[in-house]
Formats: sequence, C-alpha cells, structure tokens
Amino acid sequence: MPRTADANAALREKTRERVLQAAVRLFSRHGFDGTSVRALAEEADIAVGLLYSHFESKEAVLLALMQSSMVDVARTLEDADREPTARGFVTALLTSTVAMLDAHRDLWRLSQGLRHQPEVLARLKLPLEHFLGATHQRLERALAARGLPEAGIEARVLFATVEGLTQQYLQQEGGYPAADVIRAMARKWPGALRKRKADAP
Amino acid sequence: MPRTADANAALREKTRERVLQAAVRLFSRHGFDGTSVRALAEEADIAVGLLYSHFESKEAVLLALMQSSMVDVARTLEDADREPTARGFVTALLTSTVAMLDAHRDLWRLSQGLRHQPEVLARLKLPLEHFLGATHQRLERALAARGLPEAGIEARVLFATVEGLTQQYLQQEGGYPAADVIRAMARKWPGALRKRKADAP
Amino acid sequence: MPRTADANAALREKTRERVLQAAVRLFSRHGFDGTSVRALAEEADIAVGLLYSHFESKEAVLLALMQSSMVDVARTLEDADREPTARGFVTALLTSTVAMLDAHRDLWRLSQGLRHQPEVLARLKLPLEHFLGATHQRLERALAARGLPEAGIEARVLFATVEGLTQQYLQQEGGYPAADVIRAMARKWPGALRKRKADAP
Amino acid sequence: MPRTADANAALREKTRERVLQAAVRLFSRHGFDGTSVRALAEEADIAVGLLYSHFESKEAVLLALMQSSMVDVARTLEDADREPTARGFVTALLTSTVAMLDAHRDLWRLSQGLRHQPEVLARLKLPLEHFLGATHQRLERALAARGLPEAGIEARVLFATVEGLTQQYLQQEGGYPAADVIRAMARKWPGALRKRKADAP
DNA sequence: CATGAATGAGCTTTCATTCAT
DNA sequence: CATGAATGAAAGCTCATTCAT
Repeated sequence: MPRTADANAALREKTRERVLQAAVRLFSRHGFDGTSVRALAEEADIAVGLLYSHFESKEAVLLALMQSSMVDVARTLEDADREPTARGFVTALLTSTVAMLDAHRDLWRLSQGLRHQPEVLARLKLPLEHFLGATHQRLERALAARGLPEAGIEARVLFATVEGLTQQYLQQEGGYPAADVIRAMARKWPGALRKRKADAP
Repeated sequence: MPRTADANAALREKTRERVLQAAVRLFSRHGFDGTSVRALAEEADIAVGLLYSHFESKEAVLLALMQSSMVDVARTLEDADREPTARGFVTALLTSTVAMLDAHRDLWRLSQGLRHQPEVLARLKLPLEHFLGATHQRLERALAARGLPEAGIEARVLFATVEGLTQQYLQQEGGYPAADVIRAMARKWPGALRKRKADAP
Repeated sequence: MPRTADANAALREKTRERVLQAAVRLFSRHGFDGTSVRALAEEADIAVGLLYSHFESKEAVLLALMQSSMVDVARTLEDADREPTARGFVTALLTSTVAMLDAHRDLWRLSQGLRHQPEVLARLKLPLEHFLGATHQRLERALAARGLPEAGIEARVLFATVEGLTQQYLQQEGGYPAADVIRAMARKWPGALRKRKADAP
Repeated sequence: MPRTADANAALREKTRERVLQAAVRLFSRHGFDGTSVRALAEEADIAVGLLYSHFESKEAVLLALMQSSMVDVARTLEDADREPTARGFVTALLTSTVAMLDAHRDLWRLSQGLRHQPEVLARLKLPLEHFLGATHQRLERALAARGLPEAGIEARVLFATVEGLTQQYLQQEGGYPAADVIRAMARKWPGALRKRKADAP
C-alpha cells in the first residue's frame, strides 16, 4: 500500500480547510453567485478538479460553511447560560456574540447576507428554520428560568436584539461602541432575581 | 404635438413601473443573479430590447429599486416623530416599520439580503452609508428631544431593535406576534416625560 | 411591430436547417459524444448561443435528426407496397432502401451507429421500439397478403435482410454491387402469385 | 526467483482480465464516452493508477476488447466449414453466430455500436476493413466450394444475412425466435450437392 | 507494484447585451 | 418606439492522465 492512509487523510484535511477559508473570504466579499469556482480554486491555490474531489458542488462548500456558523451560535448560548440573572444572561450573550463576530467576521457577513436569499438557501432552509426554532426555545427557557413573565415574547425581543446588534456591528467597518451599546441594552432587562413586573417603575 | 408627447411620457412611465414591479417579485424570490433579464422582460410582458431602453443595465433596475426602499424608511420616521414620549416614539416607529414591511414585503426581503454583499452594492455603498448615518442622527435627535440621556448610545440600541425586528418579521412566513413583541420592546423605554435614569431597578 | 413575423419565421427555419445539416455531418463522422457543441455551431456558422435558442440541448438536435430518419423508412415501405408478388415487393423494398441510403448516407450511418448505444438513446428508446414493432407488422402483413406461409417468421427474415444490406452498403465507401446483391436476394423469394411451399427444392 | 515471477505474471493476467470484463459491461451499457476511467477502475476493483500500468489509455482497453471480438467471428466460420452443403453451411454459420451472441452479448452490442463511427475506428487503427474483406473471401470460397454459382455475390448476400440477424437478435431483449428464423433463412439456400439454379421456382 | 491526490483542458449550457429591421 | 435573433464570454463541472509516495 502506497502513501500511508494517515498521510492521505492529513493531506485531504489540509486541502479541505484551505478551500473553506478561501470560500469565506470570497463569498463574503463578492457573494456566492459573484464567486466563480475557478476563482475559489485559485484563492485556495489548488486546481478546480481537486476542489470537486472534496466538495460535491459549489453549493456544498457554502453548506459546510453555514453549518460551522451554527456551531458558533450554540457556543454563545452556552457561555451565557452560566449567568444567574436575566441581565447577566443578556450581557453575556451579547458580549459573547460580539466576540464571535470579531473572530469570524467574514463568515458572519456571509451568513447574514444569505438569510434572505431563498433560492441559494433552498437546501439550507429546513435546517435553518429548525435551528432558529431551537434557538428561540433555548432563549425562552433561559428567560423563564430567570423569573421573567411572558418569556415567549421576551425571547423574541431578545432574539431581535441579538440579530440587530449583529447587523449593526457587521455593517460598521470599525469604531462601533459595542461595550456601551451592550450595557445600554442590558440595563433594560431586570437585574435582580426576585419576581417583579417586567419593566415597572 | 404636445398631446402625443404627454401620452408617450405616460406610457413610458407605466412601462418603467411594470419593470420595477416585476423586478421586486423576481429578485426577491430568486435573487438578483438568479433572475435573468429575459425572465424579467417576460414577467413585465415587454421585449428585452425595450427594457434596455428604460434601464441602462440589469444593475440599474436593482439600483432604482433600492432607492425606493430608502424612501420607505424616511416615512416611518416622520410617522413616529409626532409622539411626545420615548416609549410612544418607539412604539410608533416599530408599528410603522411593520406596516411598511407588510406593504412591501418583497422589496424588503430583497433589500435586507443585499445589505451584506459589498460587491453587488459597490455603487450603492456610499449612498447607503450616508443614509444609515443620517437615520442614526435622526434617531439620536428624537431620543434626546424626549429627555433620554446617552441619546447617542440609545439611538444605536433603538436602531438595532428596528433592524432585529425587521429581520425576524421577514424571516417568518406569517404568525409572528408583532403587536406583542412591539409592546414588550416599547415598555423597556421610559414612558414619562420627566428626566430619570433610563431603567434603573 | 418590427421585422415581420414572416421574416422572422423564415430566418429561424433557415438557421434550424443549417444546424441540422451540420449535425448530420459531424455526428456521423465523429459520433455524438465526439462532436462538441462549439464545433457544431462553427460548422453551422452561427454562435453557440443561437443554437440553444433553436434546440433545448445537444441531445435535442440528435432527436430531431433521428425522427427524420424514421420518415425515410416509412417511405420505402410505401414504395414497395405497390408490387403484387413477394419477389417484386422485396426487390422494390431493397432498391428503395439503397436509394434512400444514397440520398442520406450520413444520416443513416449515424442512425445505425446509434442503434446500440443505450444511454445516448435513452429518450429515443421507446419511440424506436414502437417504430421497429410497427415496421415488422407492416412487413408481415405485406408478405401474408402476397401468399407467403409463416409470414411472421419470413417478415423477420426480410427485416434482417434489409438491415444487413444497409449495414454492408454503408460500410463500403463505394463500389458495392448493390444491384447484383439485390437481384440475388430477391430471387430467393417466390416470384409467382399462386400459393406454394415457400422455397421447396 | 522464477516462482515469484510466475506468480506475478499470473496476477497481472488476472487483473488485466478483470479490467476487460469490467470494460465490456460498462462500455456496452453506457458507451465508451459514457464510461469514465474511474468508473472502470472501480468496477474492476483496482486503483486508477494500476489500470494505467496495464493499458496505455482508455482507448487501448477498447482496442483489446474489439480484437477479442474478431476472434469470435473466425471461430463461427470454422464451425460452419464442416458442413458439406450450402444450406448446412448457412445453418451452422447462423446457429453458431447466435450462440456466440448469447455468450458475449455485451461485447457484441458494443462492437456493433462502434461499426459506424469512422473517426473512432480510425483512432483505434482497427484493421476492420481488412478483416471484413478477409471474412467476405472466406464466405465466397466456402460457397463456391459447395457448388454455388455467382459465389461472390452470394457471399455478400450471406454476409448481409449474418449481420442482419445479429442486429435483430441484439436489438431484442429476449424472445427472439432465432431457431425459426434461421430455418427460414437456411431453406432459401440449396440443400443438395448437385449443381442447380439457385432457387428457381 | 500499487495508490489516489492532483492537474487543467475541455465540456455543455446560460445570459447580459446589441442591433438590424 | 419596439422586437427578438444573434453574439460570445464565462459559468459550473467532468475526466483522462500523471506522479509522489
């Protein structure tokens, strides 16, 4: 047997990773349709044919990318779940989200841009819907566990807040006062553990 | 012959409008790249050549569309400006936004999808940035005028809220409890006119 | 309305015909897979794009060709049907077949070459089978009407004879003694009208 | 070490044979162009590289196949040569042909399909014409030796009959009444040894 | 000897745009 | 003004072949 199986596997993994990195860069800058497979291969510094031995199609590359972006989200939720109060939860969630955006800015620009392109996402639609539903439920449970009434509605409010912050943060090239905005957002949520009217004074 | 000239102008205007309406439908369903000029002409029920006598290129059609979506935003702000309190302002702004999304759902799906594709929007980038900046300023002035401290930061919070709600509302095919969510969002903002800490517990 | 509809139709017909003629030439020489669409368009002296406005695909060009070859066969049968004896029928059928091969040599080389390429013919398979079945029946009826016993089997013999002659005639570039071969073939069939044992010595 | 060398040679021969068998199956089902080298190697259960150590190219595999089909033909002629009368010769030839088609149906479907693609055959440098000429001569000598006048022309008739039967038999998936058709074909040829008019009524 | 990762030319097809009529 | 035939560049993808291991 030639070339150990291990060596081959490592070789393949390296190539695959290079393609994915090239894809984030190009897709996020020029869009999915605006990036040709030829350009993708060039950026990854491989031949087009090789790309197709790793991914079934150009769409499959995108799919792999999007899946990895879903993992990101799950992690931010886990981070936040350690906080005992609603306000702590919100603060942690938003802070963790911004950290994640900093780490994978291109991936998230791409992911947000795709949210409303039905055709491109046809094969991603169901997984995405399921994922959004699950995320909403986790938020609802988290808020309910922290004593918030109308947790279902408040979860939607929080979800919108995360998405809105994401959107604004990605839009700005830099200089977005994320820390201040997060603090202002968080103080709208109850900071104590005891039950109270959602927003009273 | 001024009469004929008038008739011609009206006819041209009608044709142009038909193209734009066809474009919203197709672009929002299949994406910009996923819509061929031939399909566009067919949907507008005119010949391809005629389309090119109204618009310089396919991109020009998109540009025209996006510009009209900016007008929408300006109107929602005007609606809200009549409210005296911050909470009233927020409520009116969000309600008006949802109404606008209902009226031009396709246009907004398209517009949101394009937000993060820098290359496609290259020619729209500057106008867009200027527009976003102006919108932020209008929000800031509105909140400051209603006695909110840190109006600059709070304007960003509000902007994110509007965007987040827009995103969520467009994502859902139907059945989004917009009224409840808006109420929950609004009650996080001060409802009285007197100066106070934003939300202190 | 620009360019009369008639002029357009004529234009299209001329182009379509040019494509078909180019296709017979190239497909018969290099095979279906061996002919690229680019080569096809070049031979027809049009742009590739135009070819696709006349035919849905490369395969559709082939289909159109094959259909026209079936018409040929039907005509040879009609020619032969005027003869009262079996031998006259066979003679006329074979003579007419050779004439047809002379007229459309390339088309028939192509058609024969495709007979056994299942994948290429996938969409042609059913029509072809139906056509072969119908042809066999027409031969059987023709022989039975001319007093031949075992007309079903004899029809198969005749069918094979036609196919074999076609094969041999196409194989040879020229100099095939068609007239002599046809005479020798025909005299194996009964020349009188009265009923008799098919061929008894 | 002659033992090892022998074992190696046997192994190589076995591999080569596996490739050829895989090739008949795939080429006959999907055509030569429709079969990829990768698919070929997979069907033969070897690596692509190994295939290329046995055959210079994909075309070389086809060539080897076609050559083996010519051997088949020679054998049918030898079978028939034992018969003393023309009718016996024809019967044996056709019977032997059908037996051969049963044994190597896929190979013959492939071979017949290639008969009319001049460019492909040219590239293969198959001595097809020479082979056909030699076959014709053997038929002519066989018929002449059995007292048939115009043996040259009759040989062409017989050749066409064999080809026609081959064609029809391969076309039908099953249920072709080969025995009956062969009997009907054979009785058109003289069954006695003495000289006589071929078929006079 | 045997493997399969890697290459890149070439395939079919689409589509924005032009222009003769 | 209005048409749609015509163009040809460029897209996504396949595949025969090579070669480091």
